[in-house]
Amino acid sequence: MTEKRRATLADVAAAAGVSKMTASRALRGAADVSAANAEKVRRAARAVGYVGNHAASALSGRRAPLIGVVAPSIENKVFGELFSGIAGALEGSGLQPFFGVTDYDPDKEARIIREMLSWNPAGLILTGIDQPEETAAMLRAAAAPVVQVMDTDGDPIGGCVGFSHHAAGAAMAGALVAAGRRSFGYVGCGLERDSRARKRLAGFEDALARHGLPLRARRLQEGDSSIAAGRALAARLLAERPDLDCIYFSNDDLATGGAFHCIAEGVAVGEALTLAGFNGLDILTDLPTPVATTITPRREIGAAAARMILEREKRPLQ
Amino acid sequence: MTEKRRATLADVAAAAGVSKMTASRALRGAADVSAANAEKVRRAARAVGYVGNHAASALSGRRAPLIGVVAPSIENKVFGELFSGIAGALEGSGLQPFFGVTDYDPDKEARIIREMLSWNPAGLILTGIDQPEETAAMLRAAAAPVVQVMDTDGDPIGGCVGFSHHAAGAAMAGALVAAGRRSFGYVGCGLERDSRARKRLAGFEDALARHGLPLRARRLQEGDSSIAAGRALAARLLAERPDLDCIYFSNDDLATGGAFHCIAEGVAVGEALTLAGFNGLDILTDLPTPVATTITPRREIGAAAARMILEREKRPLQ
DNA sequence: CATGGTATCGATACCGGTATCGGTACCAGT
DNA sequence: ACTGGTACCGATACCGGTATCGATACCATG
Repeated sequence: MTEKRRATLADVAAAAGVSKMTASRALRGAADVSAANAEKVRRAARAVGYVGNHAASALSGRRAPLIGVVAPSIENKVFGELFSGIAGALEGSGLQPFFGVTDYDPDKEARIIREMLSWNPAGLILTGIDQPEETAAMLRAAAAPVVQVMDTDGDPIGGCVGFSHHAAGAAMAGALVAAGRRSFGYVGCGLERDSRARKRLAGFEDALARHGLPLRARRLQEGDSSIAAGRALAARLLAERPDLDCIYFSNDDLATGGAFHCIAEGVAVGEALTLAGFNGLDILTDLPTPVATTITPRREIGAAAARMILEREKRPLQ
Repeated sequence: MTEKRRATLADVAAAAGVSKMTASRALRGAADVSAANAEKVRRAARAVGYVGNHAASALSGRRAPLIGVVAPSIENKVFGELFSGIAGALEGSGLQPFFGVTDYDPDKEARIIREMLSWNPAGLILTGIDQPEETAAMLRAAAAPVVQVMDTDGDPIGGCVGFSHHAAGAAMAGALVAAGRRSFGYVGCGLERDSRARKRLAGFEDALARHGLPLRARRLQEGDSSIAAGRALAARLLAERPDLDCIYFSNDDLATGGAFHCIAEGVAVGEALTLAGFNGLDILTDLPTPVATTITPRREIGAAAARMILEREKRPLQ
């Protein structure tokens, strides 16, 4: 095991016959390097298989070429698409997004944010706007620009890209009432942890109230949303309240489960019963049963958030 | 904007009245620090709001507390669950997983791996075993331990956790034949990029051949798998070959699309026609129609891979 | 009392880059 | 010939930690 040492910038510089500084400048494409030397350095770097050391440049340059992305779950397609949007916008910028998962746990979120900050990232993108005050304070004290995404119902710390979940819930209620629905039920999972789902429900109920309509029944469950949970909860809700003509689910996963229940039981969806979810997942389009939903532009939100950070990055770093 | 400088270890040490080294040792929980001093340092760290600087410790300590995870997609639940398994096993170890997405592009994969290596990570977990030789060489030269996951049909670079896709395809074919199916079709997406799907198909065809059965028809499409694609391809395949009594899909997303097609068209699945996918996604369990699948233990694979790296980490470092 | 061992601590030298600033060379203008 | 400006380059000093090794204090032993 002759454990070769990795080539460093000094090796590249030596091979190219210039100083470390010139090599550093050449590889970063900075000005103040003659074309001839730049070429020599690039050739030397390739020859010795130079890889670079981000730890060193982050330490020296005070800023790591990283953007931290914090989301509650990685198994939810919504956040995968958010991340894709971010990664796409960052492509070619030299900035690398990295993902942290909180499982909807505020303490874990705080730990992850602290962990991310200790890399001196170029920026942080957080899901949601309801971080506890202690976390918010840590973020305000941080040098990195912060962008909160997916929710605008609150006071942002720095940048903010998203939409109002309260308004989304209200809009769905309005649309369903306009479509003639009158007897509403609700199915939700993990509301105790998911403040955005709570906001949608609040908006939904507020809008119903404005029409003088109550939410007749609800079935809640702790833990993650899933198709299985949606199917089971919808089954119980309908068994209990066969008079419902509409169920609002806290998201499309649950709504899909509801649709599966109706297909299996032969309930005519769209006529006697309307199902509504949230997110606009692809799966709904191809479901053999119609399900209403609110399409959320998560890819675009991610891209916009990434661009906000890039914008700050470009500025002369005062 | 009085831009407070972040507290450093020196500040903590000064506040605690000890040297930087003692502070460093105390915060890392190393031995060789008296209980009294350790407590003083911890108190001081909290008092000044010390956060730590991973860039510095990675540079100094030669190893960043990171494990890079490379997967082809972040929107696919399979890889989300793989990542969750890794993150779970790493919990409390001080090592942080970070995710890189290749979009099934070998060049992008190479770029991402290079990017990750330039952080001096404690380890790398790669999806698949078929990296091009140049990438493999880079990995063999790297100091970080490498674990390849999800596929064992090939020569691993370092550790390897997974299963044989060829065998999985063959096993599914065997089971379907045993269940009385005789007239097989296939639906797949993105095979040109997805070597594991190709291996499953090869295994499937090999096993059919051993039973003297052909694959009667196939419908392939470039690009990502999706429910929509599965539904459309299944529809076309069945229109073309109504005699099929079984369709093997390259994964469960496509198979779900196939199931939706059958539900919408009133095709009796399980009797005249059997559908089979791959992965064992939750959605199949709740589908109102039976779909065969191969359950892959992605969470466990991720956890095992993470443990392999932790194992190496624990060893007195050379 | 000399000796050895253990526990605890700190000075120093890095790790591998980058910011800064002061040269040097060369050319144009006067 | 002298001055000023521009283009390019490199020596040096860090960034904020950690490895290493020697120093110190203190106790038990012979």
